Amino acid sequence: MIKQSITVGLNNVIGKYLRSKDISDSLKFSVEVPPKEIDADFATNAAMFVAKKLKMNPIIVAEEIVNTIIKELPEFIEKAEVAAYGFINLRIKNKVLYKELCAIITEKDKYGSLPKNNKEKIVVEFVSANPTGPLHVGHGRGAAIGDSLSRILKHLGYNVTKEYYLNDVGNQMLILAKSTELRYRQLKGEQIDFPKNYYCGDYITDIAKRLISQKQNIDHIDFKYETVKDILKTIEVDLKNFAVEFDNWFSESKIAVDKDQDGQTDVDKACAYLLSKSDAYMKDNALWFASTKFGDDKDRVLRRSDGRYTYLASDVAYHKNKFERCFTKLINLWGTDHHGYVARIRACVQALGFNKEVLNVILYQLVSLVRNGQPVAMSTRTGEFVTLKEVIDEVGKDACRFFFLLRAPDSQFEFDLELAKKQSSANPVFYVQYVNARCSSIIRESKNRNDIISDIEKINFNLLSTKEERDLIKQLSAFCDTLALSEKTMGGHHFTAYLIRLADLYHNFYEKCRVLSDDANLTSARLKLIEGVMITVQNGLHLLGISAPEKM
RNA sequence: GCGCCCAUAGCUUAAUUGGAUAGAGCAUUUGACUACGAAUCAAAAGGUUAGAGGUUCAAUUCCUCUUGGGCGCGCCA
Repeated sequence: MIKQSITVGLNNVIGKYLRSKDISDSLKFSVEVPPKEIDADFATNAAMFVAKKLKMNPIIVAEEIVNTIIKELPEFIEKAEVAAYGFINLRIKNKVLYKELCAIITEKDKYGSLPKNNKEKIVVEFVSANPTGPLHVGHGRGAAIGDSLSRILKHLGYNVTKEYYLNDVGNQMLILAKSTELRYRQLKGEQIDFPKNYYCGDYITDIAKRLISQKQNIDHIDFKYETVKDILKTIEVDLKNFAVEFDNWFSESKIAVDKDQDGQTDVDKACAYLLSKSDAYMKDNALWFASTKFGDDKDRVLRRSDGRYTYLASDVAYHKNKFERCFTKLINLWGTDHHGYVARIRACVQALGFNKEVLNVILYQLVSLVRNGQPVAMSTRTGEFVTLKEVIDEVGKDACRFFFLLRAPDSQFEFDLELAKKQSSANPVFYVQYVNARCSSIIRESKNRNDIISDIEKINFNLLSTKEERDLIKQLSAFCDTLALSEKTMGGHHFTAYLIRLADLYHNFYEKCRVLSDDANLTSARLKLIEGVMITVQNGLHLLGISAPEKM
């Protein structure tokens, strides 16, 4: 919270300064952490912006502002000085840092969280893999990104619903059901020529085996129901083992199959609605969505001339349903192979009467797998793919999630399975978890002493004055900045970088500053710092869905 | 052909959304365990940020072009 407080303070100072020059606008300057070679806690580029506005030399402006800062913000600023190009470097008072550390210790897992904000009701839709087979690693990336983003937004006080959209309608489902049926017949001894475009993974045969052991008469088996049920169970278990749990599984059949008392599905009604406001029209015997009215490059078919709906029609109804459930912000996570779909869904949102900014689509690059340098083909149909479960079993849930969240969603990267296994012992996740383990160990050790002060009011925080200790507390406070950045950029990967940096500073502190010493006052103060570190590491790992073990 | 995304150290990548000398990890080399966990720390080496222009006090970041890669362009899902 320190950076936010300083930004607010500086805004006042700059505003006042500008008014003294007869300028009433506000400026968008930044406050940031300077490069590590520079001995300052924060830096601002405010003078450069002001100089531009006033057509003055930035150095001169900076000098004038510096004087005001020292005068106006005595409770925060220890030192302010002009640096190269007109940067202003700030050193904050230790008291500010100690206060922040106390806030962390007092608020614990609530640190950085904001009160429930009921103005924004957010639905995050992710994974949404078709129930035609187990999840593969690519789905895992979407799962990790979507889940962590949801956790972050929840921490920021939003009302968040995690939703899985289940495409359980359509041609693929028929092929899937038929695949199980053919395996079933094969197992019963029939000679079957299994079609190439059918699902031929082992899991289909497993389902068929189960059905054989349970049922007698083939005429009584609902192959689609049984197959989807089994596959969904598998998906749910895999996700749970990946620390991902959905608030809602939204079935497409609910809007595309289920009918109301007038015999209408939600898809029927959504299309009728678009038609009624002339955002849809008939042409060549088909129903078209006039998506070009909303920025799409061509209109799209909703209902084919043979009367069957397209996938898009379901999606229109689905998004209409989201709005009917009063969501005010929609976040959709799609693989980049769906990017062509963004324009039409954005059009759909607008046709339904909403601002296009309401829809946030996060595209992530699919994980391309390599094994020993050779690309691994990933096709659910041929059964030749690496499942999420396999990867979790190989490298572990924590390492796997950390790995997926290490990079920005739109970065495309190759994942060599052999390499991942080799690196697993040196995976950065252990580096971060080790912080918690080391801290726990010190806390355990400290229990053997009886001269430790536990009352936070009686701690002499002024003893925490080394560079390592200041840097560490500053990084703890940057937890809030990372939250803000994650919200702004809609990404969870900033927290992996944050935690690695925090671990870096902690291990550094550990080398330089012995915690348990003969000096009871210093020991007590440092134990409080350790407590703050543990809370923050645990909070951060929790946002990433990663465990924080006390022993490793 | 049209559109979207990407290109940073040998490899995988970051850069607080336009800031100061472009940061990490892996791999390589060197040093540190008779005090809280060596899954650690300290140090070396590694870069024309694909290339060329442009905008700016300031460009990895924004604009244009070129090259190389990924993906998408159906009355498929």
